[in-house]
Amino acid sequence: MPENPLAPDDTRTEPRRAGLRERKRLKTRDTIRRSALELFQQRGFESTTVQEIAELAEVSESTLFRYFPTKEDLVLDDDLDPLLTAAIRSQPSELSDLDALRAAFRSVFAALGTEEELAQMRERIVLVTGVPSLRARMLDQFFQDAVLLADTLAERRGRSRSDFGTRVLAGAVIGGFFMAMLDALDRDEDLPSVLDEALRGLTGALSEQTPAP
Amino acid sequence: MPENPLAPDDTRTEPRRAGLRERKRLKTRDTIRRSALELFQQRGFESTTVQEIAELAEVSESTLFRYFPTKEDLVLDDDLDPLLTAAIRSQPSELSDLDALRAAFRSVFAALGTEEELAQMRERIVLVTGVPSLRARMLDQFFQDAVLLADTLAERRGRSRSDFGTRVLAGAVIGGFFMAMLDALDRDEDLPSVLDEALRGLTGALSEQTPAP
Amino acid sequence: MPENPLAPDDTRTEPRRAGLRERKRLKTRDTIRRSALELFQQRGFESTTVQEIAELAEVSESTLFRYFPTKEDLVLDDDLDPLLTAAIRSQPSELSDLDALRAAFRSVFAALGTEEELAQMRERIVLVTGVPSLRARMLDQFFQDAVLLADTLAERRGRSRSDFGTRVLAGAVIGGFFMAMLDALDRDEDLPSVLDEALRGLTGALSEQTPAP
Amino acid sequence: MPENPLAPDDTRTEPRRAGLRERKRLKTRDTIRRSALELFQQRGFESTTVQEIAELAEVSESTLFRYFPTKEDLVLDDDLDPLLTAAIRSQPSELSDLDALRAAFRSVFAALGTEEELAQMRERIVLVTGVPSLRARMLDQFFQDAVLLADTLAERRGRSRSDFGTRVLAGAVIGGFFMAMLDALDRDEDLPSVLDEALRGLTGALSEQTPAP
DNA sequence: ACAACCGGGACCTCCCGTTTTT
DNA sequence: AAAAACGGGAGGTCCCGGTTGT
Repeated sequence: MPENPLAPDDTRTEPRRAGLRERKRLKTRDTIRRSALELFQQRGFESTTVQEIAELAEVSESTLFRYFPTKEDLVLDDDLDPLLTAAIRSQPSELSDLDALRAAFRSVFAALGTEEELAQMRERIVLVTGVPSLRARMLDQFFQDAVLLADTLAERRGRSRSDFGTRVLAGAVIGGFFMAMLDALDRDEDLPSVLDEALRGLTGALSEQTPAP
Repeated sequence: MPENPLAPDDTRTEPRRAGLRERKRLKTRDTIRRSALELFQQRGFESTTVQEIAELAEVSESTLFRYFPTKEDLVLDDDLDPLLTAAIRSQPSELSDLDALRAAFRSVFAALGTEEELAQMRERIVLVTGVPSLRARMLDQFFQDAVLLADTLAERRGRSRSDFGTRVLAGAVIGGFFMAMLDALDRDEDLPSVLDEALRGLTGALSEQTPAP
Repeated sequence: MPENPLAPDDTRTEPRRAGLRERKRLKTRDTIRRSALELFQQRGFESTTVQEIAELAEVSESTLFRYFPTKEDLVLDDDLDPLLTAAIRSQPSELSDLDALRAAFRSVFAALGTEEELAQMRERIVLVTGVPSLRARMLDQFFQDAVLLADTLAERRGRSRSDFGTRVLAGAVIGGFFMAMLDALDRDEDLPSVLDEALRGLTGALSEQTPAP
Repeated sequence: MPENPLAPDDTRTEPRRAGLRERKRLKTRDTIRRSALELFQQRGFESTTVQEIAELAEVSESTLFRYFPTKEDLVLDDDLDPLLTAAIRSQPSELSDLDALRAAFRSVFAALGTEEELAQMRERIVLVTGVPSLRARMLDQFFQDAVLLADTLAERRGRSRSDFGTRVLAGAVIGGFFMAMLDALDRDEDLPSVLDEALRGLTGALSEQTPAP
């Protein structure tokens, strides 16, 4: 199966020396998403129509749907996966899985950098946790990612790809992570640090559970 | 807005000794949900219309609408919640949260008893985990339940209702649980024991992560 | 409007000794059509997109569009037409229309020759008759051809080009032919002989209908 | 499977003493189809939008689609099948298949009666023969009907249901019929008589083909 | 009261012609 | 000149709330 360079979400893959075409695509994609989030924030998810989004972004509805096949994807399609797996892989192998994950998350968040990116992400989380259909789809996406996460973790330690324990762990981390997110939005704290606290909290809670045999 | 005696989540409350009217209501409700799940399984969530569900269940759309105000509600099924919280509460307080959860799950499954109930549950799980959109909804439901779970756990130990660490733990358990379920359905083992193995696996995986301080 | 040298029905004309360019064109054209039919078979005509076809055939949409200006054109395949008309023309003029047709069909099938060509044709027929929307298009094509057939028949006998009776006859033959094909594909017989039987069957059935004057 | 009295094309079945509801439905259906045909005639099939049809008929687009699931159905959904099979069955059994068919067609056309119905039918035929997608679908429908026709014919004579010869004959009649229709629209003659001529022509052409052995 | 029916509007898909980039 | 991206616009599906008929 040859790579199809036209697939719209192909941007996940590595950067590829940006031709003009490619740069334009990325820009369009970004403009659309930005417009969407802006309107969602103002009017809410359900009460915003894709038409309005297209208008604000100054593209046709067709184009919008080419980039984001469903309205939900406007919120859900992030490009974090490759960053995260890369970050995991680059952790020193002495770290336990849990610690490696925590370090990886931290480095990814640090790399996100700009205020604006962080704000956007926060906005997205607010949306996702608030809108049932989004929440549902995001969870599903999370758990698909969990398999990826688990595989990356296992590979890092030279374990089998489908290692049961590792998968369960990955699921647990994602699950704890998600609960933390829900909880954290009420308090008005800095998002990355809340998430980091979540993972630390998880580690703590668990070590309490399991006295050495 | 006057009280609506037909409000669908009305069944959450305790059993109330069933009058004939009540039993009929429950039966209709069950028929509808069963029909919905059947169709969802065959065609997927989005591609099933409420009309088709109404037809299969042999009620009018209006009636269906009265029982389940939105299509989403058709997949929600929290009959297990009260049993589980009760089971948690009745665990001896020496047990750690994780162990208490595990014990609680075990007792609930044991109580489910009849072969037929187990088979039906297994059926539903297969169904739900197999269909992406259903899976997503169910996950969502799980995590809503997680808050309840966490509160029950916290309360049991005299901790604050919204205890952060406990919520994270509950989320993690649910998350690990779910991953294990996904993984386990392929193998053809007895459901309760698989789920128990999931929790034990979680405990094990985690203790390995956290070298004694 | 300038002549377009790539016009797709350009292949209707006689073979023209194939230059390399020409052969490549024909091959591309064939690949595209083959891909289209394959997808139509799997998903139906309407539910297959030209994009998917282009992908499977590994050409761009533009290229596809240049070979087949509309999606409909992808199902048309009149390679047989010139052969058939020639065969009709070469029948001795003593033969009745029906017998001439039958003889012509027979000779065309004989000329098709190779096992492989026959198998391929059978394959395509099975395919096309099995999928309703494809079947419909092919039928339509058949009847467009019927006019050509009728004209050739009429011409052979020195009758007027648009002779009513001959057209009706041609239509009837195609119709009977087609029904027989449908019926016959279930049984697993040799295609040419089944088709011949179809025509003979038609003759037989009809002669029974019409008591001698 | 219980009859569903709501199915929109249920009107094929027997009249049922018309409640107000039922009468309204039929009237709406008719208004819609009439509007559609009117616009198709003026502007052509492809260049008329369903929206315009809905507007002219003074119903919402939703309603239109409830009655006619696709645009094509606005032209194709006729209610002739039951009439025709009934007419065939009521022919005296001495008649040959071909003659019985001819008589049946004649009686059905006669029953259609009103000028307006005939004009409408003529309009529909013009459309169907002119628009490729319609032509294709109608042909397919025809040949599906051919099986029905053949069975009715066979049954009338006490022959086996799936009699090969009869099927071929039915296909041939439909085919000849269709060609005649195509041909007849150019000349400006009375439709029923042209069609009758078609069948007579077919009979004639065939008897010429098949000298008594 | 209860089912059938209708309207409005959103989402989404697809085709095909045009423009832009390589 | 080939490929990619875009725009326009129609078709079609569905949900949900309000109205009408039985």
